[in-house]
Amino acid sequence: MEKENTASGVKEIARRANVSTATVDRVLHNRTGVSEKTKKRINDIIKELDYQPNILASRLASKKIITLAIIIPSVSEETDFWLAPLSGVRRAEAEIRQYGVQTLTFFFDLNDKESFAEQIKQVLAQDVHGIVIAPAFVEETREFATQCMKRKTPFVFIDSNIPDLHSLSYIGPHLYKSGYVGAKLLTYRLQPDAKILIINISKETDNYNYSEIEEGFRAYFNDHVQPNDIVRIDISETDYQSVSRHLTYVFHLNKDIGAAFVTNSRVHTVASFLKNSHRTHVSLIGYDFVKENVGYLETNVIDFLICHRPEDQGYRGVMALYQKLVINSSVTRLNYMPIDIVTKENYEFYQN
Amino acid sequence: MEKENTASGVKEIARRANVSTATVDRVLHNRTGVSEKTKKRINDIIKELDYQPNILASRLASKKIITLAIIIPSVSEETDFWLAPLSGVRRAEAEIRQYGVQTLTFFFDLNDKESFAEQIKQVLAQDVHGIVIAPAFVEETREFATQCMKRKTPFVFIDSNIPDLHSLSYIGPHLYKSGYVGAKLLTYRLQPDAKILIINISKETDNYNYSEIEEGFRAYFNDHVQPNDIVRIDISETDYQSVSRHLTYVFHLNKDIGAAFVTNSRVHTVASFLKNSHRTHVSLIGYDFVKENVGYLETNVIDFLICHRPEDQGYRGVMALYQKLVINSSVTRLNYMPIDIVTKENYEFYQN
DNA sequence: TATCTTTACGGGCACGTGCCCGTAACTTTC
DNA sequence: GAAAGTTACGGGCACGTGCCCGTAAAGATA
Repeated sequence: MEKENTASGVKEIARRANVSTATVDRVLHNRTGVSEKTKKRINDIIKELDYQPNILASRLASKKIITLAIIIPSVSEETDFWLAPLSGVRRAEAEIRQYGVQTLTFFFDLNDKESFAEQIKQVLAQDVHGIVIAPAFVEETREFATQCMKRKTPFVFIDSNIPDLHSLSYIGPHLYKSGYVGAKLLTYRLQPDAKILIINISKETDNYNYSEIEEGFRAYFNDHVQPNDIVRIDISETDYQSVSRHLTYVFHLNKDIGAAFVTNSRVHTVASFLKNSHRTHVSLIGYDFVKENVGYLETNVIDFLICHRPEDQGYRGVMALYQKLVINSSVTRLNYMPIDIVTKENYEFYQN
Repeated sequence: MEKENTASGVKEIARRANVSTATVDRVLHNRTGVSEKTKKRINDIIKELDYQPNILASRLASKKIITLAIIIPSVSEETDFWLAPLSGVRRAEAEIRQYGVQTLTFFFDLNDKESFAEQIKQVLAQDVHGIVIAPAFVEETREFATQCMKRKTPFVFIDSNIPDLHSLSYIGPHLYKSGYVGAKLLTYRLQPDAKILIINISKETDNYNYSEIEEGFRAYFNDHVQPNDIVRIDISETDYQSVSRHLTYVFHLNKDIGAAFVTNSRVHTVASFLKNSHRTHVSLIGYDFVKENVGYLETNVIDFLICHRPEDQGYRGVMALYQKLVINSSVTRLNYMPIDIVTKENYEFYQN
């Protein structure tokens, strides 16, 4: 019941190399002050023993605290989606606080590019050791990435990806595939002659994410030679009145819409419209396990919700930086979340 | 960037109580050798400071290693299902090995009660600190539980539950609800006049799990006044020949079976039968993300797989004991896993 | 009263690593 | 050739907790 003699440790390495533990330590942290000869000798022994530092002791002895910044949208009255990643971040922090890791959270307004840029500026001003960020705006993120490269600050993207910016990792959905799944789910209750409506409700019109989802969605129908017509609509005001007005018009023009696919969590607004206009026969699919959506799932207005484990994304985002900065182990570059299917029957056990 | 002065610690408590750290330590671990008076004084200060021991330092200083036993079915040639929980156990172990936690894994044969009892005996023989167990056989588990109560060894059930045995926690599916979800999924491709076949392939006939799933499955049809007839069959030999023979007979008796629901991971055997007998029009649903099943998902023979995150179950099972034994924090008694729906379209990102 | 036992507590080392400080030996500068 | 600077390394304390061992003081026994 006693710990085995972990004969490997700095002390053992030092003994074998005929140096002090301080010198071994210098090599381990590649600090200066060691001759090439001894350095090589020590490194060889380290490899031979497959030395793994004791993180407990390391973190206990170190006075440095590691600060991580999290840059995510604030929880608006429109959607409480970002509650979940935030809670994942908190969970991760609680787990690694013992190791001297601290997180600072910065919130921006999803409808305001400026606030995004502002929060980035704030984070970069107080040089943190690592950053988890939801890259909502492409150009600003690009600039952010180059700044991080300069400072060699690792950063992780969550929720959506912008490739080729050398993020330490991406943790989030494969949007194309996610749209593909949405299309499949839509077909379960679809009549061959019914039209399909794609609804994109967002103030940001040029959003890269939505187009990828839509592409995947359409790809399914191409792959399966489905005869159904597809209609699409962009709604750039997110309030109910505007959405209702636009939808009324679309449904007026297209009498035979049998299914609707909403590319984000605002599906509850559409659900509300369908309910109010007595069109609940229309199949409805959208995104994210947020309160309002679950309500309409419960009452059969929404057929399916697609989710990508937002809580887990927050958790993993932080843990990826922890892996890199504390454990110093490698991190998977691309980390696609499962595409979860949530229905009236299984939602009560869904762990958002 | 420096750690704040964590003024709370045994040392601070000792200072305030005018005793040595050793005495505080005695109180913390309620060992003997402290007068009631000082004990109370120290306990008051501990409460006042809301003292949280530093686990890093604690585990570093302690020479005791904590041993956890894992009792799960072996990976048979029939199914590699238990690979997933095992991998979760390994992941948890890697994470907490640093804290001086060790796991020992014990495998039993799912088709052999004796081997189950034997492994339990082995575990109890070498008093471990905590146990994760898949309670495959009810009576043996009941005996096991009383033994554990006597020794005050905490144990966690994974994959299936036996209530009222005072397990520290149950981590696994809500089988009734899971069957309910299965029924819902089955209806997507179901004609009103088609019969539904429930298939239970298992050597253990008296299995509590399957009956719960089936109950949930039937409940759905009761709740939704579906007109379809339900036929059921028990097959107690698990090889393909036997299954094929039984199914041939059932399909001969019931010409209009439109959908089949298999209550466990042996759905691939049924899939194989349906394919060989050119009955792929029959809707097929079953359990678990195992290799063979995914193959038939890919080729559209299986419509849906229902999964309960077996990897996570293994991970959480170990971590629950860790929480209890090392962190000394409370553990959720009932931990229902999500009922995941896996299809051809989303399986590639599923994290088993 | 002298000896033994019990109770109640303190001293201090250990765990494995981080890192400050000191110092020989060697090199450069004027 | 002495002073100053540089390089390469060792000593040793600190982190917060666990726990062994030692020991005064109080009580028990003869």
